[in-house]
Amino acid sequence: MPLQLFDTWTRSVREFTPLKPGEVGLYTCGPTVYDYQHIGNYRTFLFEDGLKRVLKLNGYRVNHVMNITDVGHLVSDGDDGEDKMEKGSRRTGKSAWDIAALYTESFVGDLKALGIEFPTTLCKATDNIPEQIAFVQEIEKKGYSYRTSDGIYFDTSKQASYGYLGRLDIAGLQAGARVDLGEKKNATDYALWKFSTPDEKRQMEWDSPWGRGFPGWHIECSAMAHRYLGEYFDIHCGGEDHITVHHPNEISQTEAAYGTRLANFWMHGYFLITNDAKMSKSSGEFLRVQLLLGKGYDPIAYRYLCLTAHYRTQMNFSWEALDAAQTGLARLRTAVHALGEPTTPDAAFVARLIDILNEDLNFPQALALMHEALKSDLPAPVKKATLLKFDEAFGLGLAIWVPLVVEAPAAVRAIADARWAARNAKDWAEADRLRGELTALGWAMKDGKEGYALGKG
RNA sequence: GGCGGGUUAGCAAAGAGGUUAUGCAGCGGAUUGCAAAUCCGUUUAGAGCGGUUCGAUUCCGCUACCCGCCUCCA
Repeated sequence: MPLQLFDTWTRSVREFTPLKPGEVGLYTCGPTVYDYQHIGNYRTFLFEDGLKRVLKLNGYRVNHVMNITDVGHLVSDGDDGEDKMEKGSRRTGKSAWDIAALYTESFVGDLKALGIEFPTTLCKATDNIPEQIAFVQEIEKKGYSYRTSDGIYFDTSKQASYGYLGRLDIAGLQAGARVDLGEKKNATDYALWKFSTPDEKRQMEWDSPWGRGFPGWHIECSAMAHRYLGEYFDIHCGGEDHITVHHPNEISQTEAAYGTRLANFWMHGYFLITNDAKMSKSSGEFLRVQLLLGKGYDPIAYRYLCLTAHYRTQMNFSWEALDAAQTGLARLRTAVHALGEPTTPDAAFVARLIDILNEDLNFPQALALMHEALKSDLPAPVKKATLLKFDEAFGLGLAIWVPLVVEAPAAVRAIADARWAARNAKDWAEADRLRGELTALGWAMKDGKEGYALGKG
């Protein structure tokens, strides 16, 4: 079955055909690096990674561009309020530039920990200021912008199709607007360029044809997508929250400047929910990858958990669910490792896998198929090769996983030896007592036929 | 208030108008001195009411509850 993907633009699953044969241009909205990312953010990045892997399984080369938003993302409603980077700077006492570097590094580390493949191009908004200025100039030339006292704005009333992606009810929005319009002409108008205020010295600001200032949030994506992928490319991804504002604005900018809707497919990952509320940095628990590590979880277990839910449904996070994922992953790893050397994958299973994944990335069902393959009576070398082939889509790192061997300290080994001797002498009371000692020290002793094995926990 | 999505067993979560989802947990068994690990087997479902149908958890309608977006957001 050919690859079918859900396109938010048409609100339907439709067949994917690349614009250029054999190659896919993919743009995914990256993080705003004013703080750490939480695991909800990573659910979207994991979805995008899964998409990439399925595209590759279908034989496409993927040219993947992801941005790092390190300027221009404002904290508050409308186009007022502080730049998140500047706010982060005040919070931590570090410069905006240092903060961007710090959280970018943390982000890259998390990607690695979660087994997320690196984008072909990871680009920063601050490295593309001239491109953004040029893009705004193009919009200005086409007559879609206007100037207020605090910046250059996009006039959305000049585009009949504005907001189509989000199926926005413009009249309703105007009527029920909660935001004070200020000098904006329409509630949906948004900033292309913001002026620095004379009374406040910004750390991040640039000269432009309109005066000193910084780019609006939406223009960076349009400008960088244009620079690296051209005027019209295959797939643009982001979180479900972008359906109504950020992505319609990206589209409106590109439509004004170049007459395209930027991408052929628009795909969105859905939120991770905790305690019946969405996860956010401003409220509730702030679950970082580091926190999972600190609690003894393997980040790949979180990846596994995300695979059990379809990307287009919201997923409930709980520690119980993560426990289940961690256990399931551990058993899968052990079982696959025990299969020995791989030969050639089973063609029928692989074909079924691709059929399932090609139906809008049905990873939960693909995971069920993996368990079916694991329980099948395929010869071990074929089974191993099949499961490793499956893992090209799952990204659980099964090919490189090996059991963790922990060398026990001499004192622990001494107790274990004593217990082994007592056991062989059928002195069960002493053997059980010594096992209790080992347990207290955090070691588990497993009896085998030839000897024992020691493990942590 | 406007728009959109959801409600599946203890937890998480899929497909399918009639035939086992799956994982984890639980239970029973094998194995073990007893365990652990492993293996085999297995119990719990589809918010409520009504409709269509030979047959609905699956399609349609209503009700209830939950969530998201409309405001920074993955």
